[in-house]
Amino acid sequence: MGTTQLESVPEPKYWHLRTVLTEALDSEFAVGEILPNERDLAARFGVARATLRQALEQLELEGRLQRRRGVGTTVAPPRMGVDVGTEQHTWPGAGEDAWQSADCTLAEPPATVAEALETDRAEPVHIVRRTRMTHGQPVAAELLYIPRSSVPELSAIDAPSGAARARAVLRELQRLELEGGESAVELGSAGADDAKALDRLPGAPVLVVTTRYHADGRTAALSVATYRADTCRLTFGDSGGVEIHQGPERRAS
Amino acid sequence: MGTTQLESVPEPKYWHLRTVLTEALDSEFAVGEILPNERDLAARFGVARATLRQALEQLELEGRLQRRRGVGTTVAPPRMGVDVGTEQHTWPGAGEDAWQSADCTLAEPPATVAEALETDRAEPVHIVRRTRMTHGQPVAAELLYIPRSSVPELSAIDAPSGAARARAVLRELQRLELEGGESAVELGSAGADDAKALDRLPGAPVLVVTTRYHADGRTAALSVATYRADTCRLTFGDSGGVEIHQGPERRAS
DNA sequence: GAGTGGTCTAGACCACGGT
DNA sequence: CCGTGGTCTAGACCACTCG
Repeated sequence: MGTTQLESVPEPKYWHLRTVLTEALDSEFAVGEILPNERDLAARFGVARATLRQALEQLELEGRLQRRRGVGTTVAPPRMGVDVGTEQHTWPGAGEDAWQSADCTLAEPPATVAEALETDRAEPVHIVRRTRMTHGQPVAAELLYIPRSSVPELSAIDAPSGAARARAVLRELQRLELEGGESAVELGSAGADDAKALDRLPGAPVLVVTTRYHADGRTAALSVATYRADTCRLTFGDSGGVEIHQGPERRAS
Repeated sequence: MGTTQLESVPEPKYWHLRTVLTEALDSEFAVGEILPNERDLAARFGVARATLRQALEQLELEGRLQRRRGVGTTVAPPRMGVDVGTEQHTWPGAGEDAWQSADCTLAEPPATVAEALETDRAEPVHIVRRTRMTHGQPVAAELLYIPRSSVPELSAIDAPSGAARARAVLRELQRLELEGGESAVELGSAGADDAKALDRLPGAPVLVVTTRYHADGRTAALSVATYRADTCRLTFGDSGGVEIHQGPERRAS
């Protein structure tokens, strides 16, 4: 097919830039390498910085670039596959993939959560906040909503709140032998709290995974986990996921 | 409003705007209602249009708004749950949720696809292009890669290409009684082709679902489906999905 | 043709990371 | 301190939809 001719319907500059940069990334840059700064790049391509930034935003959204204020723009490694489909991933693991419990409070859930939990909306629930680490990097921030009826054995005196309390609640929950239930994935943007936990700026794109856990036919807990969309590929099913959608393109001569 | 005070750590204007607009959407607007145009809104909030647009982009990413050139900005309905986890969704259904086969070609797959299919990369495969419609709207554009060895019975003369050929290939494939395999979800941006099929502009955010199908222990097909991230919530597991993550209620106009 | 959102420019200043 | 990316401005023009 034809290339390099004038277009009856010219594509936007930032889109063309994205294409050019994508090819450059595939062929001329190594993972971790830092790109020239935005002002130089813009000058080199003969566009305003805002236009250049529009192209960079695209590439960051696609997980090809990583930008950090005060540092620079670097070539991102391929997204890591993060298991989300099985129950094994739910509990504190070890080594390269684990949850770190951060906090636990007892409060009224948002209306939408109460509805999914099938509880009175005024009834307080345990809310566990934890972070999922993979290869030393935070990949997800989760809020676990647990009705008090799900963990009746919990001794209230153990720890009033904080990480110790969170671990106590999770220990009780784990005894229920939850069945992983339905889950859903949608695009969202990180709120201030999540952004801090994920080491991103507010508004950063995230994949929100909501999962309902069952035990004894009841809804025992609800998880709302926000995964970094730039660095994560969520995998469901047995394997570590299908290796698609990244890396060098075909060269059309 | 508008008479708030200085902040020790001032949040960006566009982020504050996003918050204000979110609350306004929750309380003062009904689904489908059109907002004032961007120039008016910017003036009303005392910011430049670019800043206002940054806030609108956030809200569109979150599925709260829908913007169409030449028309205006409207309040988006809650995202629709789209089943992606079971095999049932794979075949042409009927009524409100169905695939429309569009085309079929025989060509060399991209290197990454060939790898996942465990075929020689120079070996041509069937490539079926189809679109998933839900409630009359396009929600996904899919490329199905099928090695010729998976559908040996296909009579090459039936239809050389086009929609008829696509249906013939799918019919053969369906006879294999595929087992749904592993799948992965990641954020991407729509290419020119996908954008047209999804009725969006190039670069629109999409959720890319790659699924590997098995039959007789072999990889029989690979699907790369791009779902509109603004309108879709992908659901896995039995139910129609968990109803979370969308704000309060409506109001009559 | 009027009105909408989409693209683009050429500046400015700010917040942060490293020195 | 300097250099980086992040935010913001006030314009301009373009592409699209619709009456």
